[in-house]
Amino acid sequence: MSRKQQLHRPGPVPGPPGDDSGCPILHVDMDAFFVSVELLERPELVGRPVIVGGVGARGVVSAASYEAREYGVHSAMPMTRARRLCPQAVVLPPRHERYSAVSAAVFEIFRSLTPLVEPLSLDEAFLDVAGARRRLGRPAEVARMVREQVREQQGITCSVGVASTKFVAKLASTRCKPDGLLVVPADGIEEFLHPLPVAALWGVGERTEEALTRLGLRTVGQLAQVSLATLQRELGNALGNHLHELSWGRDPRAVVPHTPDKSIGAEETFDTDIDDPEIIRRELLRLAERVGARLRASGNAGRTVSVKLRMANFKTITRARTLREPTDLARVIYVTACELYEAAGLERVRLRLVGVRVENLGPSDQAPRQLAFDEPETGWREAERAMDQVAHRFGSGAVRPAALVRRAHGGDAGDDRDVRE
DNA sequence: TCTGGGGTCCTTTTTCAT
DNA sequence: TCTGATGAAAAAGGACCC
Repeated sequence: MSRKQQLHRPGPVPGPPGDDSGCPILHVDMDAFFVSVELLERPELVGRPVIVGGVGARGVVSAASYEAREYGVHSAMPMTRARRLCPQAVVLPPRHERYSAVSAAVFEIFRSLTPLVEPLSLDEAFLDVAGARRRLGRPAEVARMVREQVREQQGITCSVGVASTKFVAKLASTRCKPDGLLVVPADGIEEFLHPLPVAALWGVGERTEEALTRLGLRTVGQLAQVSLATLQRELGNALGNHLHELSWGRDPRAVVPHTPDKSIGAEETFDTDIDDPEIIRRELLRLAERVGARLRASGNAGRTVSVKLRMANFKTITRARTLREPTDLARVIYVTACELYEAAGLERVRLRLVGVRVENLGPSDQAPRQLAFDEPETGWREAERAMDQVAHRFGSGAVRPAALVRRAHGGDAGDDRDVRE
């Protein structure tokens, strides 16, 4: 799934599984996850180049089968380029609900083996199996069970890295893809790590790799020999320290099952650039509705509303405002977003993307709610809760603000029922 | 060649209170 | 009241991850 897997994929690493004592951390990574799920329902496509990704004018690749990767296709690549590289590929639009369902089932398997499961995404997780020793066996044995159960119960393959730290476990799963299992013994970390390219390190993307190349550093081993002070001077304190630690295999982070959300947002790229402020505002309303509904569904409210505006030339600005009290109301988010958009002075500028995000989240039942004397806010909270109920019973889209309903002469029949406002 | 959408974290700059 | 220092919080931008 990740771009990085393209960087160094040597195929399955043969040989003995290695000594797993002191290696309680598993990193499990589904192989070409979205594609694998699609193939469950379309077995006739097995063995062919398949790409899951946006089919719109500006789509990108979300996942590519290993057959498609042979042609150089990888995730995050613009779809236009992917099609040029591999014209015979079958391209499927993403169906996130399907992937979420399979993901949930896979995570059930994980949690049946250990309560210490930390999701990284739909298709990846860390498992701490130190406590499962007596019940299930050694880490490598648990890893074997994970792979077997995922294959038998869900019909897809995954790769598992086993190591003493999260970071090394993750690298290990990447190195044994697809359908592999790799143990990196605690005393074999440096031997494993140091020959790898610096881009293999977590936190080294395109920019940092360039910076490291300028310093003449191409492998993790070379980076490890550079003093901490030098790295910090060149890369900044946090990143310098982070890479220095990783290059020696040091990564003290524990596996934590639940980390609270810090922000919730939604954004959309237009098929063609838009400079009509009316259309922009309508889009801000749609995004605010989505964010508000997700906030309420998750029981969160946030104090800071931000908008993101990407211009035709890809230059992107963000503008944020912190409110007096947290909100989970689309109405408040929308009004704030519009004010930020107008204050940015970008009306009449061609935009390719707009986004809305709410940050500084906390549980909404602990959010102070000022019952102001003057504010006629009364009604919006109840109205939006009512919308949540309807959406829950009849599906999202059953109710929506009038501004989002297409006018009868241009719209689909049946699109304009149950309108609020 | 033309770059999605969901996020997190870090750094730098700006603003505001003391 | 003005000025400056200082420090925290907020805002903005950007790199990175899947």
